[in-house]
Amino acid sequence: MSVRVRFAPSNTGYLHLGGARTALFNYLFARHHDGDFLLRVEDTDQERSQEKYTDAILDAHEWLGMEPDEDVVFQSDRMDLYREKAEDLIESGDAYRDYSTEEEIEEARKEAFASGDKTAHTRLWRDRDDEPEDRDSVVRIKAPLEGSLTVEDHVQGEVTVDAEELDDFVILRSDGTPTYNFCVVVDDADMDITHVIRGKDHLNNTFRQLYVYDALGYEPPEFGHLPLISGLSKRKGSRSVQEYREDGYIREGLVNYLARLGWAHGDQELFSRDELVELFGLDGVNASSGEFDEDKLQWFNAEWLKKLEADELAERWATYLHKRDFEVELDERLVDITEVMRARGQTLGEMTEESDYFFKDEIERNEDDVEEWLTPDILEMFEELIEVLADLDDWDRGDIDTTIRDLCDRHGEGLGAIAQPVRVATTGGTSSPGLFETLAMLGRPRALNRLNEGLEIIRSRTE
RNA sequence: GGCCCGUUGGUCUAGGGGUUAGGACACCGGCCUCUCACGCCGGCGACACGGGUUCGAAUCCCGUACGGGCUGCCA
Repeated sequence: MSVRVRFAPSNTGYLHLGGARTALFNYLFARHHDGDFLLRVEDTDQERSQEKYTDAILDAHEWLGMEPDEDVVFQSDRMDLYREKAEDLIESGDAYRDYSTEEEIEEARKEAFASGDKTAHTRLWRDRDDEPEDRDSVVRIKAPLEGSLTVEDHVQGEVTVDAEELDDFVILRSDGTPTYNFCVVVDDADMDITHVIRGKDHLNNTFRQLYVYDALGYEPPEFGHLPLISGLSKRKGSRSVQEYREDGYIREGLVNYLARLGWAHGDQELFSRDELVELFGLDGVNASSGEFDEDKLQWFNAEWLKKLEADELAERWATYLHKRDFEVELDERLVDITEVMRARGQTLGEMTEESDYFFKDEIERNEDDVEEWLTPDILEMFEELIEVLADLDDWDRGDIDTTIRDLCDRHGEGLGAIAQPVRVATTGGTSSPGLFETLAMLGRPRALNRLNEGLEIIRSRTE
């Protein structure tokens, strides 16, 4: 039987990094085994489910390149199926109606905890067959009373729980809607899921689900419970995939980071999508939880900025710049700028912030830098510089290079004498790519214009 | 409270009876240099603790501590 896995988020929030990693591991597992990756939206919580979250989850999958192989399944479309299955269980005696009131259960819970029987309060109606007409009822499943259940987890190893820990949990609420632990089983079985790969927070639920499989007569799938990511719930980590995209992370960086958080293949850090598909396996997944570290995410992203084809990266950066309201053309100049800026920022966002002077008509110059570098003593060199640059036949890097170096030679100075003043004049600050390429990429009109502005500043300080 | 799971530098991790405990991020120092980056070189820094088992334990077993999860008519 070929591998079929699914990622099953609830649409009660955006897709955050933890969910994205679970989805990724499922996706990689499917691709590695040449199987299917499915997406199921768990939208049975009518209070909190929202369509905008569904859209965002789908959008995130598309952006990350993890599109499902079949139509997305919505649990809300399948209510009849769950009810039908629940009826079957009542019929077969594996489930029963419970007419207890909340108060009765609460009281029994206290007694149960006190007496050491931890689940007795869930079995109040297990052996009764009266059917009071004036009370609502839920449907509970009959949990095994003795023995134990064991799951052979592909990540966590063998885990066993005694029957006394197992409760007769609710499978149908009093309003007739099914609960999570029931839907999951019905859906996974109905969708022919072979491997359930999900967060470790569901490890204990697995035992409950095991007896649902049994009652329904289904063969349980294989399980792999991924360690949780800590440090995510704070301000930073609960951010959505989209927010990282807006910061300028690229999918290769995010995917690589996520893959390495909880999974390893020896000492290797950088993995392409194809390598991940080829090498990924549950045996490489760590059992212990990890912590989100934005510094490392940035490093991965920076590595991938440097690895992508310049044309490809320029195209993505152009899209990003447009979203940030920069008017840029996707032309050779942008490719050139991309080529030099890709090593100067760890995200598209940083690349943008470090290079905005290439895209703006007007720049603001840092006052301290002006004070320090646009000084009267370089007036003469500066004037001459503008003259010789203006006389250039071709505005290209090589010619700008020789022209400026000649000028420095003639004045018996090193490049250092003029580099920073020119930078401040043309970019507004003291850090930029190489001087000559910066001038070249700025374009003659902008460069000369800003140099003249710089000259004015110097002149105003000579008086 | 009960049950389940986890614990290698600040962080991600390799290693699973005998290793100078390896790599990566971050950090620090140096080199490169027209600035800032990139790159390169070097450095700091870890087997949670206590008992066993063994000639020998980071590695196997037990306990403790700490962290996390579950214990809902949330998912």
